[in-house]
Amino acid sequence: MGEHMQIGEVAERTRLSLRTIRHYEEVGLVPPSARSKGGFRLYSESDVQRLLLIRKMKPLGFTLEEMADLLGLLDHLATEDPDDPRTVLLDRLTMYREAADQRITALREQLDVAVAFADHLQQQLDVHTRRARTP
Amino acid sequence: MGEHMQIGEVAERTRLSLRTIRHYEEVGLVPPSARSKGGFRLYSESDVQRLLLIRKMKPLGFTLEEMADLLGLLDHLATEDPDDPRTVLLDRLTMYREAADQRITALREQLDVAVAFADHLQQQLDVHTRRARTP
DNA sequence: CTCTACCCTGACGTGAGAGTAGGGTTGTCG
DNA sequence: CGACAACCCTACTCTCACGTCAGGGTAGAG
Repeated sequence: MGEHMQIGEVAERTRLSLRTIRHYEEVGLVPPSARSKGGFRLYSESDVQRLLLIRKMKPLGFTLEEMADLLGLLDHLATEDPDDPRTVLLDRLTMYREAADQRITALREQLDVAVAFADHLQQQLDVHTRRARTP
Repeated sequence: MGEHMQIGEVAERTRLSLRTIRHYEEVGLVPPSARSKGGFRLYSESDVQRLLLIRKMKPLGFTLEEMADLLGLLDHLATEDPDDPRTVLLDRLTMYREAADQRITALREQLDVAVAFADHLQQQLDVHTRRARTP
């Protein structure tokens, strides 16, 4: 529980850059759960988990603000038991899921286009290297 | 051959924004092949093709500068017949192809991660909607 | 000539960081 | 205790690929 590590170790473990981690604090996405007397950022294990979760979200193309919102949503759902505002939360969560689906479709298209283009490049290479080797 | 269209039509046909097309000129990626007396950009059919090709490259994550370079390379290969500097060109082309492959691998990973995350969201939704409906 | 639809430049804003400068902190060793 | 390396801090400017005004000019039909 007193397992606080400083930014360098967090960077290693999450493979995020120091700058990125600091940036996430700047925008309120992942504030370090403590600071040393001297001002060093100190992160807990769950901070690291949060950062790793964010890394997983990144391909979905959400903004940092949206990720903060979504993380808050998930925390809220996990924590709170009274079922009053739950439907609202679930509606919002549903929106994120739909956005994610759309993004996945877009990613698939991008991948196809990318593969097609790479093939095109390879064809150019084939054509021109053959010409050079078998005149 | 006198088939010059202005920026709006180009935007429609390529589905790029006016701003983007202008930006591509700003950085020297696709300068319009002519201007009207009054200063309107006039694009030819092959300009449009170039823009469409650029759109295909976009998922590969090259910078505009790299795309300009690559396009130049392809033009050069298609046009020039003397085979002196060709090996150099082909080497560079090979580098781009390798970069493309790497990027494709990255895209596939991103896609997997994205799908996994979307599933995670869906699970959250399932869990919490079930609780709400079947107490 | 006027009207509308379209276009222009120029300048500033944005998101998500990268990079740099200049300086402070921690913890270990002698 | 002092010295030292390794690590960290803030604050700032820079990047890329555009978006977003603001203010004004152009093309061509009627």
